[in-house]
Amino acid sequence: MTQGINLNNFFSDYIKRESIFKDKKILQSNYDPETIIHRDNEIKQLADILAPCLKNEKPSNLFVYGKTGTGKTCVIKHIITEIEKISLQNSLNLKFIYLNCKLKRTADTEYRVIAQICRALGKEIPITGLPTEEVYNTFHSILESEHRNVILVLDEIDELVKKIGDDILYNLTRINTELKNSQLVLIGISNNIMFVDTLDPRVKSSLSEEELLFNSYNALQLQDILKKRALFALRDNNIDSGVIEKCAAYAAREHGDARRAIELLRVSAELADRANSGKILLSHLDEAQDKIEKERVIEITKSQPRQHQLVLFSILSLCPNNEKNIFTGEAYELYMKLCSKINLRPLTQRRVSDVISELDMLGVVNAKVISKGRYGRTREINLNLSKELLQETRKLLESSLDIKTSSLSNL
DNA sequence: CGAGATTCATGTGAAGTATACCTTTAGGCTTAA
DNA sequence: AAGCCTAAAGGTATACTTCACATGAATCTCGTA
Repeated sequence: MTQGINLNNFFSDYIKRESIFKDKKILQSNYDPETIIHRDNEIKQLADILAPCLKNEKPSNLFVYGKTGTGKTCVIKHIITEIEKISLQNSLNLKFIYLNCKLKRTADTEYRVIAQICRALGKEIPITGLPTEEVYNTFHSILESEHRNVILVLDEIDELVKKIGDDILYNLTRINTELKNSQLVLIGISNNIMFVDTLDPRVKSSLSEEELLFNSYNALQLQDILKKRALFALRDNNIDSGVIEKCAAYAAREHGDARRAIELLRVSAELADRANSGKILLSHLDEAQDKIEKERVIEITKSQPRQHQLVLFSILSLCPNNEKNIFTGEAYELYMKLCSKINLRPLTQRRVSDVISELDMLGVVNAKVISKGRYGRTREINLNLSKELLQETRKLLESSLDIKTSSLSNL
């Protein structure tokens, strides 16, 4: 037992060591800052629009759009909490419900969205089996019996409508006209600016009684945001010069995504902390870039169902060095072989085609439909992952699917 | 040589099926009066 | 007779399959200069 580290020493050192963080949660993505900068206009407008609910009047439905990380969700959640505080003080029966419609198997169908709403109101709804109509009725009766005013925030609403159509929005707006004792206010959030125009005119007019656009942050604004957060989250003087600036620049390049900028800073800090460097250096920032991307892909990969994992594994195996494009047919062929190897009932090519486009939407692969002229039409699939990450993901899938690499060579 | 027809590989929409889950209902059993 | 349990019947949402048709540019075909 002469080898190995001395855990006792390690832990006592660890405790003695001063962390870079003062209050880490301020840099975490679910943190709701007390004051939001560079969004005064939006906050003011939103407050104006929503304020009537404090007098028991119905605020207008609202449609909010802007790119990811422009503070839409953040501002809305912020205002929500403020209003909730006041409504509590004045014992108004006001309830906010926030749903992200992009969440797979949670809020991505009409049934699931309404079911989630009911659950948020304290009523358990089974995952399947009930008629959707029935769930609407439950929702309706909860509202009527409790005299509640509900403000429903549907985030990434464009994804939902793209998938299942705008009936759900029509139904939701219609519910309001049938309510006697309660009100339902809809707030739709979308990353896609053109989204409203694709809606049925009836839905459009009632959903976007008010509209609010969030512009992207520029690099300077991002810097302000980062500095402010860093001030509360980190100990003094432990950020190397230029780090904040570069961090903001990276994020500004990605259409001014503040969430990304903050995440970048947090992960950099974590890395610096772990390396016991005492200061966040530019090198940590670069490292953090990779780490974030890596974790994103790994996280998505892990959470996929088996079938999706195997499809992804096939794709990864076909271009191990990330140098060539592959086509649906090739991927499917390998997928079929792998299915029989690991004893999994294969899906049809029709389905796999959809699976591939789902993987594309998740951003793990790029799949573009192209025509190869005489040689047909197909999806051109490629990966924009680093070699290293690609290998890592492949290994992960290999063990999770229990595929023996040795058995692959003779395919 | 060039316009229009053909071709290929698979995208894509619609309708059907399997599965897992739900409520309702009817029958059978128990129990208390 | 009332109450309770159970199992069958009848219904739904979702993931997937089956079927059939749509796509669109490279290639082929054939009339024409």
